[in-house]
Amino acid sequence: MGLDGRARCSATPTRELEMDLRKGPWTVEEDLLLMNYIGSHGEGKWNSLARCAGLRRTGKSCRLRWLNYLRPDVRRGNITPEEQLLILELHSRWGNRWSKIAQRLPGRTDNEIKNYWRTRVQKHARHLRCDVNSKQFKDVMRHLWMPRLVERIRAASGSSATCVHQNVAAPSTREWPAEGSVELGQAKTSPDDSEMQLSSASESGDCFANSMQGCENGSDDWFQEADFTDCWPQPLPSPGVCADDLGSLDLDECGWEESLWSMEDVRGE
DNA sequence: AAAAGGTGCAACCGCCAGGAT
DNA sequence: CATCCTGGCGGTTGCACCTTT
Repeated sequence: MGLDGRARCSATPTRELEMDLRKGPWTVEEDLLLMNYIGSHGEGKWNSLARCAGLRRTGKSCRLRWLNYLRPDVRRGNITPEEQLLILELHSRWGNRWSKIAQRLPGRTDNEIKNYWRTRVQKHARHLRCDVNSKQFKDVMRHLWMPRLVERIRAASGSSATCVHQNVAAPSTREWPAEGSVELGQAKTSPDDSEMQLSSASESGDCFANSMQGCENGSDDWFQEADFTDCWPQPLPSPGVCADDLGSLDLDECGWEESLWSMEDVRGE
């Protein structure tokens, strides 16, 4: 494939290299070249990096390959229930701000989260025959999917999920989960972020966000330290029992729960 | 066993913002 | 001030793999 290492490390791309840029899947040799070069020279200046490393790739392509795949701290494999919950929550607040969401999930890339959303979440929406941005689907997420995720996480962590139910005699005015700002792992606060956290947690009385904000240790144990026991507006609905706002969705017919879990974190774990 | 269809993910594309010249 | 370059982002596509028929 022509990676002969003779590519010159010049300030500007040669015509020869410009006309011979590779596309498509990366080879092992290319990966090694990129990793070795970044290992000794660091990342950044992607266009010149590509040339200096002897890669017949665009700087963009190198950057993407590094960030999404080769970076040592990139976390691969199934999205955990904790991460799913966080993605759902953050997306409800920020929409398709994938990179921003990814900042809250250490090791996960924006590309991965975006793919997760498109392949899993949108698929559930299709099964429910509604738009992923519709109120109906958002209600399903809040009243069914996310509580179930919490329940599963609780169960998996060894603490009884029933403790959640024991605290559900909450005022009916309480919404779950409101638009909280949550973080997983290292917090990367920007001015707008911190403002968002404070306002969302304190003004809206969002117990979810409050619970999350108590966890600042940057570890993946955030969930076990968070206290969600006061977060539930009502007993978790059973499949087929619609929460108030779920409208006309026929959840039984859709097999929503089967749909939710059939493709989730059970794969390959 | 083979074909068809579905799914998930890596990679590319176009656009935009910010800095350098 | 205008232009160019680079990096970053979200949307989209292509394809390998898996499942179903």
